[in-house]
Amino acid sequence: MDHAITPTGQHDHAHCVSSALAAAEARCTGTAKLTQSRRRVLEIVWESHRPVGAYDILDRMAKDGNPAKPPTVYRALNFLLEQGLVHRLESMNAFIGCGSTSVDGHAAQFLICRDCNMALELDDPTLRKALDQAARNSGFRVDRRVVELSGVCADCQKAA
Amino acid sequence: MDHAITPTGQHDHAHCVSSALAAAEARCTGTAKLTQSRRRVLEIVWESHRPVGAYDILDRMAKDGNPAKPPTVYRALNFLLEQGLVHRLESMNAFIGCGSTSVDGHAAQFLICRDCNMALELDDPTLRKALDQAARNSGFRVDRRVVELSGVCADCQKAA
DNA sequence: ATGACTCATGTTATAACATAACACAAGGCC
DNA sequence: GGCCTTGTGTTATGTTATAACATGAGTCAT
Ligand SMILES: [Zn+2]
Ligand SMILES: [Zn+2]
Ligand SMILES: [Zn+2]
Ligand SMILES: [Zn+2]
Repeated sequence: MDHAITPTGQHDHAHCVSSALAAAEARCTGTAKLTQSRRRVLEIVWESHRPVGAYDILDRMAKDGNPAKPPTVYRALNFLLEQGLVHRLESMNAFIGCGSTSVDGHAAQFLICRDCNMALELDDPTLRKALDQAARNSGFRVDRRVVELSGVCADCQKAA
Repeated sequence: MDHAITPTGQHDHAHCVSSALAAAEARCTGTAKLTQSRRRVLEIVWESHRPVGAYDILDRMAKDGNPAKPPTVYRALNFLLEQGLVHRLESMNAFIGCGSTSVDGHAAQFLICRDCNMALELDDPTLRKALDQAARNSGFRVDRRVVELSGVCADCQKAA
């Protein structure tokens, strides 16, 4: 039994969370430690497949009895970004857990549903090649790719 | 004599500005008027091929004797965005004049140089198709595309 | 075990980016 | 004139993110 392609609707989300946390533990064995507060932020990010704002995380922490200040959350998020455990969605000023299984350097294109607010991470090498080729045609060397497509997901199209 | 492919280095930038302004005049003939303040903001955006922040525009207006408040600038920018005369670069919270000659619905992929800060607008239909196809493979219908590739432009690579 | 060092955290304040809400003015139109 | 739409001015506030400095917890060599 496999994971669904889209993380909307019915799926074993506890599995998403536990595997994400396990991957984080595995990755943070060296000097970069997954501390309490970093783990807490990562858990909150993984509470859904919807991008979550830094101040949403702050609110969440206040509610569950661990109030924090902005720098605490931004530090944790920056750490998680560096480790490749979360992504930042530039078009929303929000963060989402990295759903890629590849160790690093994945492409991270996002499909963002304007109805249900879900964000699906793609890791499409063809797309990445096409982007890099387009840049190369203009002589650009690409370091960082922001690809965020907004629209309506399959589930929401059916619902409408 | 044609326009250079990259708007870096030596080129007739006065031409860029005048054609952009002329295109804006042409587009804003109906109920949507290119008023004084909108035109001023558009001129400031077009002062370079570098993305410019809303508060940079405010500073610029203060310096040249037409001080303004944030809503004034954001209103003008939103108007210009609606008319397709400028684009917003989500990854930088900044704005840039639209360099596309096509009337509307262009793809607007951006190559952003981290060294010289220039942003080059592409309008690559192949890329757009690849993006839409990737989305369609996941059942997504795409309304809006944010494609911003950061790296080093050809000129800056040569300089290094 | 002490001092020096590094890494993480706490805390205060502020910077940077963006909009809500309301008042008013100019122009078209009946 | 009275009405409507569009644009502008102004005040205040909301939202997102970081600077700067102090404190604490662990490691390690002397
Ligand atoms: Zn899940
Ligand atoms: Zn949806
Ligand atoms: Zn130019
Ligand atoms: Zn450059």
